[in-house]
Amino acid sequence: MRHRRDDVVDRALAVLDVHGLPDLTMRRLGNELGVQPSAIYHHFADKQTLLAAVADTILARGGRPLPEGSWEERARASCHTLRDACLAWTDGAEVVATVRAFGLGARAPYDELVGVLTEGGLDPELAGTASRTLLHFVLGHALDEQTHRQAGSAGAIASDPTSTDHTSDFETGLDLVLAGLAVRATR
Amino acid sequence: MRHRRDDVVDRALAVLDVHGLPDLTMRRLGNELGVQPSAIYHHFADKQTLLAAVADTILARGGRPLPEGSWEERARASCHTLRDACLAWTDGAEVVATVRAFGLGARAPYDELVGVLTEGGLDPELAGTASRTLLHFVLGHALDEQTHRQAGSAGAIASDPTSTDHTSDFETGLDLVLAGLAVRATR
DNA sequence: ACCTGAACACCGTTCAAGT
DNA sequence: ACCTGAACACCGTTCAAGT
Repeated sequence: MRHRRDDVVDRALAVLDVHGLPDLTMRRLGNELGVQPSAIYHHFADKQTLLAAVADTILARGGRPLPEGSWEERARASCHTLRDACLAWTDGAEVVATVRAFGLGARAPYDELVGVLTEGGLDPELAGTASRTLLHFVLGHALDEQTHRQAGSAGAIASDPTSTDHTSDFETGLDLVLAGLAVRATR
Repeated sequence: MRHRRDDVVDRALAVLDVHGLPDLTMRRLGNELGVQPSAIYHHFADKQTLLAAVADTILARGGRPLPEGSWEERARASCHTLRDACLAWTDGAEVVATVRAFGLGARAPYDELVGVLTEGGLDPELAGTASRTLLHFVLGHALDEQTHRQAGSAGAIASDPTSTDHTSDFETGLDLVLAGLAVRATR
């Protein structure tokens, strides 16, 4: 079987979603493709580069057009889109956060936020700082949520009833940051 | 040579600081201790547990007493202490973030922040959400900063002059979140 | 209590060679 | 252009046995 770069990414996403990031190894992926692990290196320089492509695909597939409205509404929508994209895949937040930590790819959400905020009339430097702050919040929150979920499914406790509602908690935290930004923006 | 649990953590910190997290392997650590890798499993159940102890030590060593003052000043100091503790060690932010993602340990900064905010008269639920939001920001920012640093030292570019001043960027972002929290707190 | 020695079941990556 | 086969240099972890 011969494959293209996109076939490899598609299969990597399938392995990720079904078995999680720890099982997404080059050997396993080769197996699923019916190919030697070394064959993957024809399409990607290394595993980091492959993971960057996986993260970018997660973000692209989960992309939604920005709504009309104020920069606050648009920034809020952008953050929701990012969160939903991460949560739509097993270990999705970890993949995106890891790729960002590598310094490769996963830059689309940042660029979108900076665009929204500068178009909203914010000072470019503040827009950058605010975008990174929002990003840290969204990814950190999604990472926490996915960790908490898998801890629940691995442990004996089935769906902890005392757990916070993650979605409303996300909303509250997002409001916090956006409220602070509104104070700085209108100054 | 016979060792105690603390000896192992101390040596792990030394390996981390000199060679970084990727080189902090059980086999390498055993070597540095003059012991078989399997001997470490007498002191720690697995590598995750060891890393949790490393993270807790990083946080404990970097600990500073909270200043007197308003909850805003105290929360700001708490965040600065956390950031400094992470940045004081090679890959320190990554270790703390990883341990938090495991769901083990590294809980002291969260507990301290919740304490500061509830003592400041904030609603406990809001205090929890706000503490997590601050934590996501601080750790995400420190992670970015360490990534950026090592990318600079690995690449050919020596100390990129166009790079933002990380400390003032941190200050701006922290102000953003705290300003939002002040709005919600006095409501 | 702390450690050895050996094994088990894996990793990512390289590279000459094939079609 | 895409892949094989084999190797290299590693991992974390277990476990019977030693002192």
